[in-house]
Amino acid sequence: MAKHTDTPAQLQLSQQICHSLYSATNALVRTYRPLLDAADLTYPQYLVMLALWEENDVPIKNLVERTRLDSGTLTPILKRLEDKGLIQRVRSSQDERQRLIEVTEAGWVRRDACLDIPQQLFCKTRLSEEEARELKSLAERLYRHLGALDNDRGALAE
Amino acid sequence: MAKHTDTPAQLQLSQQICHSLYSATNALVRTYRPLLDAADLTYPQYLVMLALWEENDVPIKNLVERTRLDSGTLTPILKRLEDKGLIQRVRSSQDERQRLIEVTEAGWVRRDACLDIPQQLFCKTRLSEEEARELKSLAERLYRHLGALDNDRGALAE
DNA sequence: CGTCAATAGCTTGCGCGCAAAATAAAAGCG
DNA sequence: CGCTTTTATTTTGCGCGCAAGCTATTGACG
Repeated sequence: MAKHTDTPAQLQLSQQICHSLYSATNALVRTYRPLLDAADLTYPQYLVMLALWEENDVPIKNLVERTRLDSGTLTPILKRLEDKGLIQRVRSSQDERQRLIEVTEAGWVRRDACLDIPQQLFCKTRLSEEEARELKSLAERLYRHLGALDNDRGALAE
Repeated sequence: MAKHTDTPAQLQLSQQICHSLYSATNALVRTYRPLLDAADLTYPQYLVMLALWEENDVPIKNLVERTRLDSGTLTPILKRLEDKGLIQRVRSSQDERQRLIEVTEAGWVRRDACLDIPQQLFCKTRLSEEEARELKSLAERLYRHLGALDNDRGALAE
């Protein structure tokens, strides 16, 4: 099957911002892997632990907001973290629907094993502080514009 | 379990570049979904088709390079695309190990259904041309620095 | 040529990411 | 106070993403 016509400019792979972002993010997670192996965490599990080390004893809904992972993704992650003994999921007595997630003693200890990871990763990116700031800022803007998880119709405000 | 000490600065979720990138990329793929539904493609399938619409009749190794997906990921994607009748996987006669991927007639027709997708998506990002260029450029740099798929030890060549 | 190592691709196993449907408890309401 | 509606979480199903291991050729070398 021969090429029918030249590729329209807008369909060129090299023009796709999303392809750059997609492959860079995948590469970033691959780069985290060997660093996180020492702490026996996957990248999403690490994200959840980061959130919990900052604020503990919160319902899952709170973690959905802060980690930006949806609840269907979080539930199995939290189960695995519980299996590893790093957290506990306790039913709230005020609201029986909620499950409060608390970090166990082992979970706090695990934090120490992660202290150097951010710096190590940053070195591997070989970005300047300036570039990193700019990249983070643009990614944040993009995330806000596209809307969070359950955003059925993009907020038209503004 | 109470918080033991304040969160060390480097472990704050809000400081993680990767979290911004990770959630922005996920949001981007979510945003593609309704647009791609019309073409009956997932985002990775779309990436593969973009590559093939540009250059056809290539071995899988070529697609690994251009799509930046690894062969273990590509094999099942290519099977699904073949099931949909968009491509064919033919064994090369020169080298029996290789499989050449060619776009079928239906595959070329499907391209027309995708012509407007890049523009539609770009609108949803609400980024300026300038911001988009900058974001893509930084993501490309990051990807290059982190190294491609089988990069066991980061190329030390400066 | 036979052997051994490199190469192309496939398979397996596991952990997401997420839409959609299910479950269960709380809230609102007539 | 029963009843419908929301809200919090879990389950199900499917498609990646990728490390690791496997298979079948090809290429290299003595």
